[in-house]
Amino acid sequence: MQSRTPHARAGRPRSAAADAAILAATRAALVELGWSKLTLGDVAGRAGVAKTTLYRRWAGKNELVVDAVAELFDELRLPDRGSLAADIEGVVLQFAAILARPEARSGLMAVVAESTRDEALRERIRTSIVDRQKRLVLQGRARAQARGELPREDDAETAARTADLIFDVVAGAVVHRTLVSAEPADEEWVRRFTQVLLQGLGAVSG
Amino acid sequence: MQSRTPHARAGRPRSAAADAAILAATRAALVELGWSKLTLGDVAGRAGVAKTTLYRRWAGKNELVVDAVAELFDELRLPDRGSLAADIEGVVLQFAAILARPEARSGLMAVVAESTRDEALRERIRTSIVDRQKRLVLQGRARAQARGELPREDDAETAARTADLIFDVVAGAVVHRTLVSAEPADEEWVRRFTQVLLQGLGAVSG
Amino acid sequence: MQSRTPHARAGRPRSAAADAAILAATRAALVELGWSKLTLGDVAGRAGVAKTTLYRRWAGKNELVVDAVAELFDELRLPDRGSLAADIEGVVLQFAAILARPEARSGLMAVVAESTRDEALRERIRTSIVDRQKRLVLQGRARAQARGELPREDDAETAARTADLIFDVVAGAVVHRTLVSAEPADEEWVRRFTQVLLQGLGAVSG
Amino acid sequence: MQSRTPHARAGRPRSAAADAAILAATRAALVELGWSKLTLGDVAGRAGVAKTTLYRRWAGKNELVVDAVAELFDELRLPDRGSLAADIEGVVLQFAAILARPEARSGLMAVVAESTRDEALRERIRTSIVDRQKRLVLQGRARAQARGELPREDDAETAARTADLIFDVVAGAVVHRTLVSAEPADEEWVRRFTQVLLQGLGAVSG
DNA sequence: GCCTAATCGAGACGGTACGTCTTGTCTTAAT
DNA sequence: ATTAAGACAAGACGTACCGTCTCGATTAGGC
Repeated sequence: MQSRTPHARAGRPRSAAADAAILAATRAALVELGWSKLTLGDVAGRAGVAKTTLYRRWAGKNELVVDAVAELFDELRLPDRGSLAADIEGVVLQFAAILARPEARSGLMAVVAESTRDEALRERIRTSIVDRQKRLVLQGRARAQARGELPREDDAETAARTADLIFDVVAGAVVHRTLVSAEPADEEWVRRFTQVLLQGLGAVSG
Repeated sequence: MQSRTPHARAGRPRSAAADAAILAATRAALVELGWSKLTLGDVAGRAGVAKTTLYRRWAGKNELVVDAVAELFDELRLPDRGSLAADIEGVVLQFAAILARPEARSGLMAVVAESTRDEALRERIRTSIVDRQKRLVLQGRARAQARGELPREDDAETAARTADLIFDVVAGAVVHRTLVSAEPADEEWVRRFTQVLLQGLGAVSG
Repeated sequence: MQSRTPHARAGRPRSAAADAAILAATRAALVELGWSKLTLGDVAGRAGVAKTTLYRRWAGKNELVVDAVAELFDELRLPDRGSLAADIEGVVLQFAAILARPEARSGLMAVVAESTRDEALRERIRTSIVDRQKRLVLQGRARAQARGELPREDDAETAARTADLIFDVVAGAVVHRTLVSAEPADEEWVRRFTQVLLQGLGAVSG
Repeated sequence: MQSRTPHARAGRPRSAAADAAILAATRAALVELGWSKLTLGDVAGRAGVAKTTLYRRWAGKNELVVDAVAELFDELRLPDRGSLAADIEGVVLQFAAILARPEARSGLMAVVAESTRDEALRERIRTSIVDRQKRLVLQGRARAQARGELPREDDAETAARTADLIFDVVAGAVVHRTLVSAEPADEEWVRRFTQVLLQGLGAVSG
């Protein structure tokens, strides 16, 4: 029996360290320069890497920034604070904290803007960021159901659509507050947002 | 007595037609090329205008696109459909329809991304787009209060903060659904979103 | 009666100073770096000019160097030293002196090498360098005929072919001596070469 | 018994076939691409050899091309046509035929151009090409002397200098005619050139 | 009916980044 | 030790756009 791996690709293997250095350099450049003044030549320089090495791995600025930003969101965790409201407030505050960081602020919206004309980029954002963080909604719901705060669904498809809706409402509200309205999503705001989310509009207007 | 123009500057006056032509050309270029491939030279060419003329009126690409996109949202109207839920559904569908147009999709998020590092641009977006459309929330609440669907507020400041919150939730959810999740905000989705907004999360999960 | 020139091309006119600065910078770069390490970016930098300005006027490195080198040969003059042999020696020594300069040495042969695969470049070399210096052969012959050292031709076409032949022999020998054999074309060599040219091979072998 | 390799170096021996394949590939690339667009990566690919192998044997493009071109001139032979004039015409026509081949045209002048700034390369050209072909001049003179067409020299040093001069005149004239003037060195031209060389300028002008 | 002055179109200008290409070195596994 | 394969750092390529500038040619109002 021959070697298991087809034939272990010939030639010098790609440096694993380079990938990490490039993504870190990308975030550093986003902090210092912002999206529009970030250049791939500059990123390569910061990472101590040639431009070719960078282009061998990523198709362009968009793809690179998606990957660099996606890592930021992986640190989100759903805390167990004893109630659905408290859990939501906890995770929303974490999300707001990430969106307060300059490397996330300009990078995230810029790639979303580009993705409106680039199907592959849209898919990459969905895979690397959106779908990956939907786990928080699912975990939160499951925990609330275990506590008896929310009923269990009968229909799996409806359940999935509802999770998507909740994700759009939560993520959209925080992003809009932070980047468009350009106001901080502080504890007070998060408390009021969570109240609307759980009890509806009437609850805060009264 | 109002201000009179200081002394009606001498020399050839600026062409009024040029402004409209430039904004229209900008939207056309956004449709064809998207934000990142749109160049001011190209816009000038489409508008039949010299680059100098364009730079005399706008500081750069960002400012130009903000003005070009802002006009799109001025056509939003709050319909009177007899109930708060129906009114919300109506205006959200209009908003979703605008966000389905390519000149709005890439232009809007791009200038928001740029605004994270440019205070003046952020202010321009707030003035030209955000604050201008908050009227819809205020109108909707007033009408709902007149109908007795919502209570009247005692505290003006709390009322203002609530209006901001509602605006962030509504606009944020639609933008996220449309541009990030990249799914259509169709009637079914709008109906379910409105239900959550008015009655809270429990209403759709049951 | 309207203006004579069709309409005096619109727009900012090209800077005349830039042309001279670029050609001078090209020669300076040839001296310092030689042909193969000369870069257009470097030339632009030396000339205090943007790369675009350079590319607007010349198609590439080849064309630029042809023009820069061609100017060097325009300083050649046929001296009147009283005899054909002395006149030839005089002009050949001038030619050798130019070929001793580093900006001519590497530039000239390099563009000739490139011209073997580029018809337009070949034509440019012929026009700017070769044909322009053939005047020296014609002047020299005319003067020798006036002195009675050479007979007058009957046939104009034969006369032209002979001038071409002489030019190839003289220029070729000096270039080969200087660049290929890489020995100096000093007074001694020039004297012996002129002897062969005028009297034939037997004259020096004896 | 000839020299034996000192101690038959350990490890895998160098492939002898590779050298020939590389030189042939170099000439093929010169024909197709010319000097300036010839790359070592391309040559390696054509020869079915890794770039490493190529760099282990030659220092760079210049050295490789010198060797590839040098082989072309080794096929030159001095024909015995019965008279000095006929012998010269014969060998000059052979030389012209080689210079008509594209691999020689661009390769030869390019390495000469490079050699103006590279002493080692100049020496390599002298050794591999120039000195090697001077044998033709020496043979031709010896044969002419045997025939009584040329006198025998008394001074060996003068004889050597004259041989160099003749070589520069012959090679220089043919190269200049072929590459700079870009006209064919055909039989008619060679006949007239030989006449000048043997009898001097007066012979053709009359 | 001039005069004056800001506007207009055109396009050249100095810069800067692009994404690709080549160079010469290096790191693998295989021979 | 040499090989094929291919990744690597470095840096030039020729193009595109930016925002500014310099032109000559309009085009109004004020005189």
